[in-house]
Order: sequence, then C-alpha cells, then structure tokens
Amino acid sequence: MAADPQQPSLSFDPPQSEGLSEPDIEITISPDGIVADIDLFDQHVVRVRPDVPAIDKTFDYLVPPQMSEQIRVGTIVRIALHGRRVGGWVVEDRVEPPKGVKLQSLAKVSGWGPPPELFDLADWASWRWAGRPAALLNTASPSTVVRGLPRAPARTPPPALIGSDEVHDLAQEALAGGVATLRIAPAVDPYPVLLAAAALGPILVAAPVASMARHLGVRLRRAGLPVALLPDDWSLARAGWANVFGSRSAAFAPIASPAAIVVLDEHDESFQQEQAPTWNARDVLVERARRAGIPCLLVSPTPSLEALDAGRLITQSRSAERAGWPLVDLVDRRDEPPGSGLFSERLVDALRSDGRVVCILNRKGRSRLSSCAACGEVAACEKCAAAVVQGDDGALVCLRCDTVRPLLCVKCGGTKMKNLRAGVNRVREELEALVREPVAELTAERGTDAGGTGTRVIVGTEAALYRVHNADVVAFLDFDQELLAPRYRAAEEAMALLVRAARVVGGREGGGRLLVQTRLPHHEVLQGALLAEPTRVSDAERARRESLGFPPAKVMALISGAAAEAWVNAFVAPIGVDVLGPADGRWIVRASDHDTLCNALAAASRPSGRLRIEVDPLRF
DNA sequence: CGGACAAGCTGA
DNA sequence: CAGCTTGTCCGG
Repeated sequence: MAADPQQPSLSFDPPQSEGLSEPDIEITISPDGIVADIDLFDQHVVRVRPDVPAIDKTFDYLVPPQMSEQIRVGTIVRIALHGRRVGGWVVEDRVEPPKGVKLQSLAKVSGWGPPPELFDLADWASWRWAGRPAALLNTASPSTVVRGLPRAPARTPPPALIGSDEVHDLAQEALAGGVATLRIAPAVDPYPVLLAAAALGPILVAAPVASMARHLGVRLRRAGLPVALLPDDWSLARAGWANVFGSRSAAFAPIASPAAIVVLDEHDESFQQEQAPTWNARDVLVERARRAGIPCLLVSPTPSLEALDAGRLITQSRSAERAGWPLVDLVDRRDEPPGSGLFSERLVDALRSDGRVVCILNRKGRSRLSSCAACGEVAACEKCAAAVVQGDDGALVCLRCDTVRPLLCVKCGGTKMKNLRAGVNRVREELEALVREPVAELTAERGTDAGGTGTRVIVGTEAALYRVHNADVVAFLDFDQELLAPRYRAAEEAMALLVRAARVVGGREGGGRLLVQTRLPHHEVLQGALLAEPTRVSDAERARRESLGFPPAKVMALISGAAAEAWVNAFVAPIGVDVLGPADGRWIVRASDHDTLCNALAAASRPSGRLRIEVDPLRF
C-alpha cells in the first residue's frame, strides 16, 4: 500500500502507553520461532477484534515493521486465527502483550476502518440491544477496501446562509446543547434546520429513507458545502470534513468528530433494524452525541415518546404549525349502516373533482373476508379454520397455513362469494366504475415506478404514499383499521401514516387535503392531525403506556426462536426483572429501565440453537 | 465460526 | 478396542 497522504486533521494520536513504567524485560524465545528474540521495547503489538460474529474476544498480534505506519485504531486487517484467515479491526494500538503467549504477525493491512469512538459505541449498542458487536462494526466499515482518504479542498468561503426563518432560528436554539426535539409540521421544509446545524461544522444527518437523505444532501451540496452520501461516500465521510447524510446505517457513519447530529423524522420505525440486534438509529445517535458532547437534534412532526423523554421540546408558533398540516376532512361514518361500502358521498365528490386523488386501503388482494352468497357461511380454511383471503387471482389463501383452494364454499359448494371486506385489487375495479376512467393500483409489490403513474386516481396500500410525490387529496378509505390495529404502537403508527399523507398533499394554504373515513372521529390521532396538535396523541399514549406497563413506561425484550425455552429456563431474573409468557412460543423479559434489562440480558448464558432477543420490540 | 480433541457409542 | 459420532473448548 502506498503511504497515505494523511491530513494533519486525520492523524491519529495513539493512546499513550502508561508513561515510561518499566516493562517486563523477560525475553521468551518460542521453540517454533514464531517470536524472534527481539527487544520487547521495540515490538509493535496491536489488539484486534476478529470479524467473526461468534467470537466476542480480542487477540494481540505483532505488527511487522513495514505495516507499522498504516496501523491506527480502526484499521481493518487480516489475521491468522486458529489456522484460518479472517478479517478484523485494530481496536487498540501499542498494547503490552500478555506474558506467555506467542504472538503471530498480522497477515495483511486491508485499509481504513471506522474511527476509534465507534468501537466504544458499538460495544454500548451491543449491550443495549443484547447482540454482538461485529455486525455493528460492519455497518461502520466500508464495503470495499479503502486505501486512502480524500483531502479537504482549499478553504472556501462559507456559503451565504439564510437570514430570517422561523425553523432556522428554532434549530439554532435547539442546537445550544444536549438533546432537543424540534417539532415541525409535515409540510415544513427541514432544510433550514440543516443549514443552522452545518454552520457549526460538519454534521451527521440521518433520515428514515435513503431518498430523503440523498435529496437533502444534494441540496446542501448545491449550496456549496461538502456532502458525503452514505453508503457510497464512505471514504469522504471518514475523512471528516464533509457533512454526512445517510439512512439508518448512518448511526454508525465513520465521521470522527461531527459538530452536531440531526435525526430527521425520528418517529419513523424504519430507524429500527429488523434483524437482531434490533438497534434504533435515533437511540444510537442520541448516545453518540452524548458521548461526543455535541448537540443532537431530533426532528419530527409527531415526536415519539422516546424523543420527548430524551430532551427538551421546541415547537413552532401555533399558526406556523397549523399552516404546515393539511386540512383534514373527517367523514363520520357512524350513522351509515355497516356494509354500506367504502365510498362515502364526500369521497365520491372528491373523486369526481379534477384533482389527483390517492385512495389508501391497507388491504391487499381482492377480499380479506368473504362469505358464501348462497348460504352465508364465512369462508375459512378447511385445514386450520383460520380466515382465508381472496388474492388477486380469485383463489382463497389461508393466512396461517398457506393452503390454497378455489373460490368454493366448503359448506354448500357455492361458487359465488360476497366480499365482506374488500381489498385494494377489488376497490380499484369499483373506483374505475365510479369515475369512468383508468385507476392505477400501487402496492409494495405492484404498480409502476415512483411517480410514473399517469392516472388521476390511484388506489393502493400505504406503500403508495412512498411512491406518489404529490396529489390534491389523499383519502383513507378505512382508517379505523389503523386506529384499532392490535399493536401497542397503533396510534403512533396511524399518526405517522397521516404525516406521510400530509407530505403528499402539502399544507393547508396550498390546498392540501386529507379525507379520512372513520367511525372514530374523536380519536386523538384524528383530532391531533385535524387541529395540528400532535401532543394529543403523545399525551394519550403516555397515559395508556403507563397504565399498561408498555414501553417506554417499562422496557422489554422479546425472546423467540427454537432455543427460547432453554434460554428462559436458564435465565435467573434479578430483582426488578420479570419474565412473561410463553405466548406463541415467545417470552417477554420486562424491567423498568434499560440498565436493569440490559444488564440482566448480558448476564444470561446463551444456549446453542436459534434464538432471537428483540430489545424494544415494535410489536409484541 | 470452525478445527482440535476428548468422551461416549457401536460392532466384532 | 478401532472407528465413528457428538460435545465442549478455544483461538494471540
């Protein structure tokens, strides 16, 4: 490897060895000659963490003189371990090797790795989410070998930042120190927040989806500031002088000393990793900022309870916040007979206007609940008796055991079914008949590419809200399904859905409108959106979670997998920790705070076999 | 993780 | 008791 042209700002200070205390002058000559009898004073020994998930241990290696220059904490190396070659990270430089161990030499220097502080952060996250650090360090590492870092350009004059802007000023106030939650309405542009933060120096910005991170990063770049877009610009981020943008994985972005951290849409559940360890980027970044002593700004139109607990809340003026929410048309369907269909008069009016209308129904296929037209029998699986759904092709599929049967009543043999709960596929046909023009269907699986849908009326699941960028009206055909979903975070999730829809239609002064069909018009989620008062949701949720002992009032971990029972049997719950279950082969370990929970999980022994420990489950 | 090595099981 | 499986340990 050519010598890295290193920046002064990039040079790494190795941890000073403990003064000049006398090292042991004990020269051991190993019989197989692995260690030459060279002076121990001159040996360069590093501590390496192997990139092997199951090995939770570090090992010491000799650094051959020709590699010595390239070694610092974080460097990615290859080592011989137990007869095989594996990758690893240098986690400590110039250590004193333990006595009586024959050291081997590093096999190779691969290239640049994460900055030193990410090792401590990864260790913390592996404790906090009861996982192994190797996966987290991989998130912090480049996908391909990085041999050099880009130099900072000659100093350019800072770009002219905007003068007076409410959001910019609020962000400045929030950046005064510590963790702050900044609540800005859905249609309010978060860009001034980034300008305010970037005035402090290079910042680290995380957004729930990569497209949002990219969009904002490109805007900042056009304003003349250096920007690294992760994961592609890993080496630029590692160089330390650029503003770093990324999605969830940006929690472990390799920028050494950001001036501030900004988490956009912190309430979004995609910040949480689905695979164990189920770390949450917002929580990791709050801790990262705390350790670095830098400000952390959590931005959201509807802050999570976790964000509200993390720091002080800063809000827009009432009028500005209201202006940033669309008008919400609540269509109260309580007086309509059950089964009167999904199309209220107000919805039909909206559909027959000239505007672009997106209809949202979170049910795929043709029908989620059918009954025989002849005898009235509700269609169920003939094997396991669970409800069957009618897919796009008309066949009945069991959701539990995947048994498929043709459209046929098991009781009377009838072949006509009444659609008690229509799915998107069926609704599309009905809408076409209603508006007499083509209607497109957009779900996660089907539909044309982003925004490429030419039709005026679109129907889809919530996935459609990611793919349509603007519309005059977003109509929720059956919002009660979201409000009443059997998940403890249903209210917050429903509010997040309204936020996403609000972004598609824009604020009320631009004519943005949401139409919500419901039998629960007084529900705090709908009132919160209607009045642009998200605290209605958080206040109600806070009280509910407290009384039920749900997060964040209590914290929990979900234990599942084939080895879950063995794990629970071996687990001795300390005081303040209780184990609930089993339900569906899963257990819940619960405590009042993360210290108690995570210490208990860390002390538990892990049986062999498949085991999933999900700390802070989003569903249980 | 995956190799080494040891303790247990089978068959003559 | 060889030859094999299964389990536990450990790596610099």
